[in-house]
Amino acid sequence: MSLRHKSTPARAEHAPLQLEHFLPYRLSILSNTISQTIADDYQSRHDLSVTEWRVMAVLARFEGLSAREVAERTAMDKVAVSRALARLVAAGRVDRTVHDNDKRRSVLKLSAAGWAIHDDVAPMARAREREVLAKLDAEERQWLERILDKLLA
Amino acid sequence: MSLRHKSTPARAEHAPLQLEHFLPYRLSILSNTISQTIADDYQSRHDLSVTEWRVMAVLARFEGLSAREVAERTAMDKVAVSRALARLVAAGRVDRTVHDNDKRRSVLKLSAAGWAIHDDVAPMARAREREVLAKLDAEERQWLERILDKLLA
DNA sequence: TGCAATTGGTTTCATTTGTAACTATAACGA
DNA sequence: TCGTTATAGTTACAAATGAAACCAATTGCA
Repeated sequence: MSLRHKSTPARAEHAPLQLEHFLPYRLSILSNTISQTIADDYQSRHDLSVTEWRVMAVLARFEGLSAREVAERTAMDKVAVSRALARLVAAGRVDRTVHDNDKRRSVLKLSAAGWAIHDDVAPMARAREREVLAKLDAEERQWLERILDKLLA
Repeated sequence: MSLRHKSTPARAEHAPLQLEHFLPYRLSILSNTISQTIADDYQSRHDLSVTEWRVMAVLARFEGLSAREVAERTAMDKVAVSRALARLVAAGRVDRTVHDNDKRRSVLKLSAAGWAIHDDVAPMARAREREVLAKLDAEERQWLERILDKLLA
């Protein structure tokens, strides 16, 4: 039997995972790194959380959504959306009215202040995305698109 | 000027992000979905959090690491590692001793109980990874590896 | 109608997480 | 050798998150 040293690579009989080659782990690191880099840009400038920004981003694209529809499109749960909206409305960044034909539903739109923030943050976010993609050549970028399409389908 | 309807796709002058084509967003969805699927497997069976599992996984590969080294290898911060270790040690899944030459450092190893859990969870995690990769053909898998290598470099 | 079931959304409470401060040991330099 | 600085790890407190209970409006249907 061999001597055991500090941080011995563990024994074959246990078949430990190699995190550095394990897809879920690598994706998690990559995703967190990128999201955090973008968040760093706007959190200090606008006192905006990631969930709030996501809500604003979908309201920028689809005006008049209800909270539930925002939740669908952001893949966030409705409690998180409700809380983000409470802060956004309180900060005057989102206007909330009641739906004409269904008083349970809210009708959500960015306010002028909300649009101003959006128009500041969206280009920064896009620039960060470009920075990431700049590490790849055109062929790799195409494959990445295709692969993500398949994995997310 | 055109009529405005419910959830109008917002105006060109604001150039809103299209989340469904925005890389950081798509990566986040993919990563969370995969990690959660794996976590569902072991959380109920072993009452194990994601952070605890990550700590166990690196200790399976590198026996005798210190808490700081675990933090490095898991890309978690030291507080998260400290808390995960507190639970793992309390549950008898990790053995913690003090380093001979530096009394600040801990020396961490999976216990027999820890190895038993590892040997149950690791194959499940690998199986889930295979399920994900099964959505891709061999060529796509090679590109994905290459792309992740570049983006994580 | 009228009443049960559903839906949109909020609140409450427990747990998790992040940040900063803290303790203890070790390393470094005058 | 003493005092300063750095490092390993934990603790304390605040903020974020998740699950379940909850309220109000709507729908479905006997």
